[in-house]
Amino acid sequence: MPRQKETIAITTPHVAGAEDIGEIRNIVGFHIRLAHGAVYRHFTETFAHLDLTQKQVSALWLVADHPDIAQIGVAQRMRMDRATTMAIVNRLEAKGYLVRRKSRSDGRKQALNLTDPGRRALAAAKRAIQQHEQWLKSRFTEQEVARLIELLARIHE
Amino acid sequence: MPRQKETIAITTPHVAGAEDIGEIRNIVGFHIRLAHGAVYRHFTETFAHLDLTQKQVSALWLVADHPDIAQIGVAQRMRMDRATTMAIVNRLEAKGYLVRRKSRSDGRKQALNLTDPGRRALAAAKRAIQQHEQWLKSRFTEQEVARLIELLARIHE
DNA sequence: TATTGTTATACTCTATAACTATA
DNA sequence: TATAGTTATAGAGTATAACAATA
Repeated sequence: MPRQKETIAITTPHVAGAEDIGEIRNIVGFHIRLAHGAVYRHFTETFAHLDLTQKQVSALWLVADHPDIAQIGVAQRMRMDRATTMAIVNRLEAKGYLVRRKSRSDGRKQALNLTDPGRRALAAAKRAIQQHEQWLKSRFTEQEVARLIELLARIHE
Repeated sequence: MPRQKETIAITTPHVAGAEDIGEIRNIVGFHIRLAHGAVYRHFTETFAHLDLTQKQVSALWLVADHPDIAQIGVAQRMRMDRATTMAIVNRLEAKGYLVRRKSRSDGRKQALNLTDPGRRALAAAKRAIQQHEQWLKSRFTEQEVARLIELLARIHE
């Protein structure tokens, strides 16, 4: 795990091993990981016939909703860094689903836009997502769905 | 202005619902991915001083709670396949945190157990998780935490 | 035959660092 | 100086396929 940068002092105010934080089932993060994994797997199955990943669909969708968006704009909305965004946009460009061109207003930026194949791919993806969301939402009432989204948004916003 | 985000008419599999599924912000899966990403990043920061990932900590914890557990047992509890589990157990074994030995009851299985360094690493990890969970829970009441866990569990169970 | 572990392989995501061009 | 894009590099997770040993 190549990371760095953390300034939290690890001087624990209590004796090491003196307490137990309980079972792993009570850890919120554990459930988020499991839920994400379940969603990821079902998404992958639903999208087996299409050649798109979750991230690629999200990026495609964002470009469709925001013509001429820059990569940095996609990155911010998807909470990714520039390099990760680059890799995803590269794959979408290689598939012929979007095009880059220099922004006229800011020479540093690339304006992203969908191609016609990209629009068709997104339309197909949205139909698959509809199925996928139905599988996901089938275990909740509408109120519960709204509640879940609201709670999750508090984590990532 | 080349396009709008709503005018894509496609042959939909059903009759009445031939409409756009709306904005990406209304997709539950999108919020789960974003929330998971935020949790993942904070976890990674909190664990920068330790040499452990989310998955590695979960596996370590499960082995601690279930001595002599087989890899397939870890796989099932973490919803992973055998090959993925193998990779994670390999990394933990390489760190010297757990040992494999043949199961006496079933020769096909490997019995997994923590080493003393593994137990110390898990104790340190649990302290870090306590910090991490506090960051995560800080935006919720206790009731909301319980509600969130209950909703998430319905997805992965 | 089925299960468990194992190895090999490949792709995606994530992140950091360093570089270029532009603001 | 700061921002946006780019390239290179690396580690981790995910998945499939094939194989050996065991049940």
